Amino acid sequence: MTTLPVPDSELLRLDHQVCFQLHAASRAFGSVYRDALKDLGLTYPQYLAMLVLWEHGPQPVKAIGEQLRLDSGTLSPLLKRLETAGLVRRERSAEDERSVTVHLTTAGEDLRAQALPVPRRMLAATGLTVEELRTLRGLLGRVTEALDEA
Amino acid sequence: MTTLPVPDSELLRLDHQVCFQLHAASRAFGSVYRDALKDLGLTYPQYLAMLVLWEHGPQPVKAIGEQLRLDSGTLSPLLKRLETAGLVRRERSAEDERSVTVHLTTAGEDLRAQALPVPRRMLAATGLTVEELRTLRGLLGRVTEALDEA
DNA sequence: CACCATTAAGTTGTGCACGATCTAGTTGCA
DNA sequence: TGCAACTAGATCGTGCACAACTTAATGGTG
Repeated sequence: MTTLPVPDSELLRLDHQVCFQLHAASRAFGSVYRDALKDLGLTYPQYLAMLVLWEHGPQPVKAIGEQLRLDSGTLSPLLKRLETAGLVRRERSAEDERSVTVHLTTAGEDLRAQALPVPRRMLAATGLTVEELRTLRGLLGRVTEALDEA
Repeated sequence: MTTLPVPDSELLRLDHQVCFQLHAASRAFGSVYRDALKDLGLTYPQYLAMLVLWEHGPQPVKAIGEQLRLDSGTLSPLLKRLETAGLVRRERSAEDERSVTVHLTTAGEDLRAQALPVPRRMLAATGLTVEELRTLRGLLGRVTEALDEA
């Protein structure tokens, strides 16, 4: 396997483009999600939190944060808004008084039905094949892992 | 070419993972950039704006916004902070009084030297080969384009 | 020429992300 | 047992992103 020499200038530009493309793609997703979730009254990060609860049931703030890679500084106000919206209930854990367990309310559980068509809509909006999505997911996972080292 | 049937459940999960991985990767990049740009006193979006100015010289807010896909609601305060930091100067255009041209100050131009090593450092932090970066960039570009349609 | 639609930039309000700090509860161990 | 280290969550401050709106300048058309 031969490695063609890649000039510095191209490396540097390529780097900018990748970081920037990532930034841009993330915001583009946000924009389409905003539209898809408008009727549900959820933002994209709120939707992510609901997904975690729909999939894995009641759990402490800490566990949600680990799955979404978010800290309490972001999650506390977000969950508070979900609670105000009547989708979620927060309870101090009996075993460990430091911990707060987040439960879905009936309204929160019911919202799942409305959310079901969203993923397919988003999938279609990307315009990628399943194979390409797999590749993309793999590369993104590796990048995130590598960046988390630093 | 045969197409293996892909169950709905996998499609939906795959979709979540891609959107979420994108979100996570974007934040991971932000975190590493935060560290790399700390000494320059720039945030990542401010760095992007400076890159545009370093590369293409003085230009109106509108032009910067088109390159970064940002509107005046985001750029106005950002540029104001760059101006407060003494890196940038804003001048009403003489030909069109609606337009504001953004110039680099001497300090802003001088900062470029300090910023030069940043891209290589970021490139290394991704842990990807040049070939993979090209693939990633291509997929992200297509996704963004497709999402912008919707 | 006058008027109105358009455009550039700025402003405001909401929400996310994150570092830093605080409080209260828990655990370890000397 | 008592105290220090740690942990979960909340709070605060800063900055980004974006929708909605405002202001001022421009340009086209009747």
